[in-house]
Amino acid sequence: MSNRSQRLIELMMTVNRKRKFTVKELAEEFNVSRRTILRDLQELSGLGVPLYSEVGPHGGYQVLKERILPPIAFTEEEAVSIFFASHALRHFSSLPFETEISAALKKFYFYMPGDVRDRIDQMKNRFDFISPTRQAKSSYLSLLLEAAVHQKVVHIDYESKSELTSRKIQPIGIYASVGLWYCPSYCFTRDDFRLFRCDKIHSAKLDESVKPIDLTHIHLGNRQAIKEEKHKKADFFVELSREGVQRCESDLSRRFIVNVREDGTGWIEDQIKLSNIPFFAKYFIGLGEDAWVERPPELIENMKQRLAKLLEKYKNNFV
Amino acid sequence: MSNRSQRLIELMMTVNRKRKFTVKELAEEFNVSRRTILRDLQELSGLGVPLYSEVGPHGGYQVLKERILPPIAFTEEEAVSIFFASHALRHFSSLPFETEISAALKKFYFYMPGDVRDRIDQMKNRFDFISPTRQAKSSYLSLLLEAAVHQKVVHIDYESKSELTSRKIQPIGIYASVGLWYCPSYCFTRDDFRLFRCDKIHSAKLDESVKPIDLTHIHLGNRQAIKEEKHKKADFFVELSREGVQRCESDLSRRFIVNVREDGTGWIEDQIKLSNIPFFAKYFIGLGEDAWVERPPELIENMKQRLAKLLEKYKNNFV
DNA sequence: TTAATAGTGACATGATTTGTCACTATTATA
DNA sequence: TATAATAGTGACAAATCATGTCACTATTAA
Repeated sequence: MSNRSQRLIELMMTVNRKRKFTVKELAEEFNVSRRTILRDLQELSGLGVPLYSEVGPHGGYQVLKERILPPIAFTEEEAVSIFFASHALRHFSSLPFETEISAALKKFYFYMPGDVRDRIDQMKNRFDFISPTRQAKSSYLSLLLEAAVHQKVVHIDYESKSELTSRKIQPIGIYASVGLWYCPSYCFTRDDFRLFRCDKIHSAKLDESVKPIDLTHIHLGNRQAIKEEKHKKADFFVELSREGVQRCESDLSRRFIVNVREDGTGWIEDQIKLSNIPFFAKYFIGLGEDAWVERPPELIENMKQRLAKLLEKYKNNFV
Repeated sequence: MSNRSQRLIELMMTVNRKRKFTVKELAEEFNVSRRTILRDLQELSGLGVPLYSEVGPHGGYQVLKERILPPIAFTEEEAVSIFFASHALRHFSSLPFETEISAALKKFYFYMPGDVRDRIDQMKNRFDFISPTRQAKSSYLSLLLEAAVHQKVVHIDYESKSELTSRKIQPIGIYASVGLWYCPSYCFTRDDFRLFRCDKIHSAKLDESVKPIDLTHIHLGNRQAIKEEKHKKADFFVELSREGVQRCESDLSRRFIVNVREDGTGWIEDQIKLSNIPFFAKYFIGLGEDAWVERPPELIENMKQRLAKLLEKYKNNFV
């Protein structure tokens, strides 16, 4: 390959990687003159790379969104395979990426010689993924996926048991199973993980007002384990004032034995499911200073978060 | 784009299309000298196009299998989409094309800038197609698909109701549904269309000895319609000798009324399902000259085919 | 033997790419 | 307001690359 084509391809990869750069910088990196880089960038621009430049100090070039990759040569078999894999997905209704995939497939098709096109047309009718008849339109898949990837909170209207509720959720991911799309998420309304059916989501938009929680380490691959984790039990100990003992005896006597001392104070020592932490956190916060949770640390952490959140809210309201 | 790169790409498409060509031919087509084309072909070869040449009259160039397409530039979004669509299919066990897809995805990944790779790595765990747990290894998918596309007969060992039978089938196509692969085919053992589960196929190889039937117009999209077609009824009329009447009265009295004339000969006039044609064809062939089928034409056609086949077989055995 | 084919090397010519230089224009900031 | 950092242009010479021509060699089918 000629010196120039080679350089253009490398240049393309470099600008895609840097996103922001100056002509001088590239000239040094590629050991050519500024003039040459300028000419090359003009060429790339002509090839469709979305370049934008600003003069002045701190100016320079930028690649806008919609970058394009350097041209890639696929073998016939690779192209056919990709074509098929993607084509076979067409029955999965409302796939995200739908338009991009179809644009890409058109490119492949365009560069294929006639006989390969024929082969593909033949195979189209002989290879398929049948998805179940139970199939509902799921909008917002892209939005949910985007929110999952970038850790954002989404405000949705959700139809459950035929009533419409409004919730704020932070998606973990989306997946398709027997014809339906699901979105496991953290639900801020229930303060816990919940599984949503995407076709029951009647509206969705990003909600910047709620602060997202850190779900970077939770994804489709490990959320089951984490869920099971939550059914694990943890050692639980709470110290109670006299008032606390009375409240707990009336509210929690069906769950725990409340131990009482001679002076009327007391304690509870038992195990709780991790999944019940949100409930206990709210409850013991409600008891205020009449309860002092000593373990498990997960419960203490949860309470601290709630308290901080509450505090923040009051600050904003009363200042 | 320079004159040369342009020509190289067009040359690539041209050789892929022609498969076989001479240098002189291309030189004329592209209006350049033989020498230039020779140089260009060397370049293409260097780029990975699998060229092969032979000298002498009737010699020339050929492109071997594993052709490569001219390089295609995808946008970032297209690449990511394709990547995902294909990636999400990984749970569909024993997909045909598996190796090719993974090779292609590696190419995409290679040309992606780092931040897009990160994005993909993030999304990998947040987007999926879950396939049902019921999932069995299906080998031979590629072979069956190949047979379907090229109208070939396959000899399989098939496990049905826990017994192993040996069959010759001509696949119509393959499809995946709730975790299993199916292969609707024409079965030469049953002389009818049957649906096979690919995971129950214990061995499969192309069988050149059986002459394939013409299934070019039957594919996944219309085979149901054709099957329903077969449940349609057709007017049926058979003329019977005295011997024929007796045989039919003992064999078919539960299905039809056998009309008898004074001289002992008779006839049956009724309707039959098209799907029963193979059965009746065999039966009336067994009656030899004691039966004369007058309609439906589908039955007559089927009998003619069987007779021709039988005849052919005897010819080969006794000559 | 002949004609058709691929392939090579050398060289002149023409085309393209590159570098240099001298400019203009814009803008942030000291 | 001056200065420095940036993009961008035009002209031209020098360097590199692409092409055609020609004279070859080598192989093979008919």
